[in-house]
Parts: sequence; C-alpha cells; structure tokens
Amino acid sequence: MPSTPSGNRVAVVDCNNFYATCEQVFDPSLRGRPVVVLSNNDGCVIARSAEARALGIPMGAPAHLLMSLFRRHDVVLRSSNFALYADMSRRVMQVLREATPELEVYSIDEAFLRIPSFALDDPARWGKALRTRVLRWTGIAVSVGIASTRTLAKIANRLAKHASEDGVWVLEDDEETLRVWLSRIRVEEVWGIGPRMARILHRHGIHTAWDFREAPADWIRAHFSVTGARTQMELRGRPTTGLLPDPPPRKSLRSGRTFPHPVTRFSTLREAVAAFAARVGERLREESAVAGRLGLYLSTGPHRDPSHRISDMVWIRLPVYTDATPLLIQAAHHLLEAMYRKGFGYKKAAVMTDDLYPRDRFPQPLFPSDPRIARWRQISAAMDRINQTWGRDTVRWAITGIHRNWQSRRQRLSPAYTTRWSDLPRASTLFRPRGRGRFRPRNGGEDRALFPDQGGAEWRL
DNA sequence: TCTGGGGTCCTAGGACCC
DNA sequence: TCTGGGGTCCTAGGACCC
Repeated sequence: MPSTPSGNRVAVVDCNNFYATCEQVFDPSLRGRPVVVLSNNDGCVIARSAEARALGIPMGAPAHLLMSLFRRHDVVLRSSNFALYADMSRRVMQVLREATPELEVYSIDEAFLRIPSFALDDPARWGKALRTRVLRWTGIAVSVGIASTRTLAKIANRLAKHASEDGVWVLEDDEETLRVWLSRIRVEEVWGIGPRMARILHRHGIHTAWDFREAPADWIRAHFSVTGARTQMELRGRPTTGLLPDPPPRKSLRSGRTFPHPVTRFSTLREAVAAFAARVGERLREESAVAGRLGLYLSTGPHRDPSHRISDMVWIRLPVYTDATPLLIQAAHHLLEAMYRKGFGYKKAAVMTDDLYPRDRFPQPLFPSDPRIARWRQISAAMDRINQTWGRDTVRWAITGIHRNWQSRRQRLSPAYTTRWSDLPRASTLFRPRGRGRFRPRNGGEDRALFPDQGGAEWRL
C-alpha cells in the first residue's frame, strides 16, 4: 500500500491491558490465564487481561458482583500495584524515547511520538519495529496508531487494537479513507467526547465520528465550546496542539482515599487527613514546588437518605507558599475541624493543593514568615531522605496514625518485583520473551544484578 | 456489601478598578 | 448619586481524560 509522506505524523503508543500485562510479565504462571486487576479496597475492575476480557468481564464493574464468575473461570485477582506499574511504565517510555526525537508521555501506559523524518516514507514499518522492540525489552505488548493529528492517531490506535493483525495502524487523512473508517467509530469513542456530549450529539442525529466531523462547525462551537471545535478540527486532519516533550509544571496535587468502612470518629479522620497532607507534602518536595492553597474534601458517599449525605470541598489560602508538611497538616486539620459533623459516616477524604509554584521562584511574602516554617522544611526534607533510602514510611509523623485502620484493603497484592530488594524475582522465574530478550537496565544501577546480561542484538529502526 | 485515584482545561460570574 | 463602557483577576464547578 503506497503511503503519502507527510511532514506531520503523530503516533500514539498504548500498552495493551497494561496493569494486567505487568502482572503477567512477572508471574509466568499467569500467562494465558484470565487476570483481573482491582481498584483500591479491591473494589472494582480496573484492568483485564485479554483472556478476562474474552469472558465478558466489564471494566469498572464492582468485584463482589462478579465473584461467582471469577470462581467459575478460575480468574486470577490482583490488587493494584502502582509501584510496579509505574516502574514498568518508565522502562517502556525509555525504549520509546530512544526511537523518536520528540516524545510526550501522556499517561502511565500511553505516549505521543513524533515520527522521525527518515521513517515518514513507511511509518507502518517503523511502527512494527518499535512494537517489536518494546515487547522484547520490556515484555509489554503495545498498539501503535499513526495519523496526522492526535485525535486521529487515537482512532488509529483503536483500529490497531481491534482491526489489525500486527498491532499497528496508519490512518491516512484523505477524505475517502477517513469516511470509511470514521463511519465505523461511534462518536463517544472519540477522544474528548464524553457521556454528556455524546447524549446531546445523539439527540441531534450525530452518531459516528464521521457525523461529528461533518457537522456544521459553528453549531459544534456553540454547543461544545472551543474544546469541541478543536476535536472537530483534529478529525479534519488539522492539528490543534503540538507535542509537549517537557512535562509542564504541575498545577495541582491531591492525595485521598475511599475508606474500607465508613469513618465516624473524629480522631480517625484526623489521622487519615494528616496522612494525606503528609503525602501531598512529599509530592510537592519531589516536584520542587510550593503550594499557595490547600483544600479538604469530605464525602459520605451515596446515601439513601439525602439528609445524611455530605460531599463538601473547602479551600483555604496558606499563610505562605510552602511544602512544609507540618504546615500542610495544620491547615488540613483546621479545615477538618470546621467541616466535621458528628454522626456522619465518612467514606472518602482527600487533601489537595493548588496554586503551585516552582520552589525557587515563588511569590515572596510581604513580611518575614514564621521562623518555625524553615525548620519544618528541613525536618520534612530529612524525613524524605530517610524514606528514599529505607523505603516509604520508614519514618512518619506520629499524627498520621500507627494502626491506620482507615487504610485500604489490598489483599491480593503482587510483590514489588522491581522496586523492593526483598521482592526481586529469582532468575529462574524471570520472564524471557521469545527466549532471548532481556530487560534493559534503567540506569546501569540497581537492576544490573537483576538483569546482568544486557547484551543482545543491536536494534535499528 | 458495593462501585479508585489523580489530573487538566474551559466557562460563567462575581468583585473590583478606571 | 447616577450613568456607561471596558477591563482584569479570581473562583467554583462542569466536563473530560487515563
């Protein structure tokens, strides 16, 4: 099939069934079996292996409703193990980074890539080579969608998953090709069109991606603002944004949980909220950022009686831009005292910060700030260093609780294969894709012991 | 007995200013 | 005290994403 070389080609590379695949890579006994990864509290299905998908297990379904199905088909259940997935993600992205001059990491399992100019003549071949390389070096199968805009590339990626033999799809953007393929994509499957937009569109007889592309532009703009207009432009082959190779600075940070049981006691809530605030502090310092506002969210979850239902969110301005954990905890507790209502069973809580600035150039306060804050910063940073060396929560603030019975159930957790020494798999159990592949060491450092042989064929794309 | 966690962007509307 | 035009900044909340 001849392809038209084009100066503007974007690929989206997306890991297939990412969490489930990560579990299978490190536990060979899971390969070929239906594997389901569960959300926090082992609550609902957030990932399925191909085998589990084939059983008709729906995404997002509450796990307890599916227990008999799980038993009948001997489905393997796993609690989500984000330390493992994040580490595997980093490895995949590293392989991608070596294959393109421009890469935007879009999510834990997905990235946008600019196709290198030498590959523009035959992007499909390049895509296949890339896919092979990722599979051999990480054990993760990916799908590659290639087109002239991100939105079209996302559609190409769907086609790669569902209509292609080799996991790669190049979607040309001539009128005829687009008419054929966009007519087969339901409008709610288009990136950027959610349930609300879809409802309105269906009411107006717009059911497919092609219908949406062909709808009057001013009507789209009037009903769905610039967001909808941009999506339409992209479906017409006109890019509306470039890639963002350097991740832009974060604008907000949050930490929170759904509790395994409703929490009524103030003291328990106080512990949990302190722990979330402490986690936000850690993240701020990791990102070298300071926050100007802090918010607290409390919710009882859905309740039969609306008078027993709470879903509150309150923000306060911090006295200074800060990343000092004690100050964040104080602020969160201040909000909690104002918001807490006796007699309610709280199911969720979260601490969030926004108005973030880089630490080295944040707005200076008019008056010198409390000298204790500098001290708190030092203590927080010292605790970070200890925890980085010896593992998360080696030292922590006493107020964040000892027993922590508000914490999630994670009864089916896989080992931290790649990030905890004691959980390293033995060489004999290691996954060896195609018999010859090896994992690449991420930095020539700690996993050299795990993957001593980093040789293998030279790869050229 | 339930149904995760963490983000971004856009718009409307109020407060405030000249 | 009233009038109007024109602007900025901030925040809440909705919608969407993975």
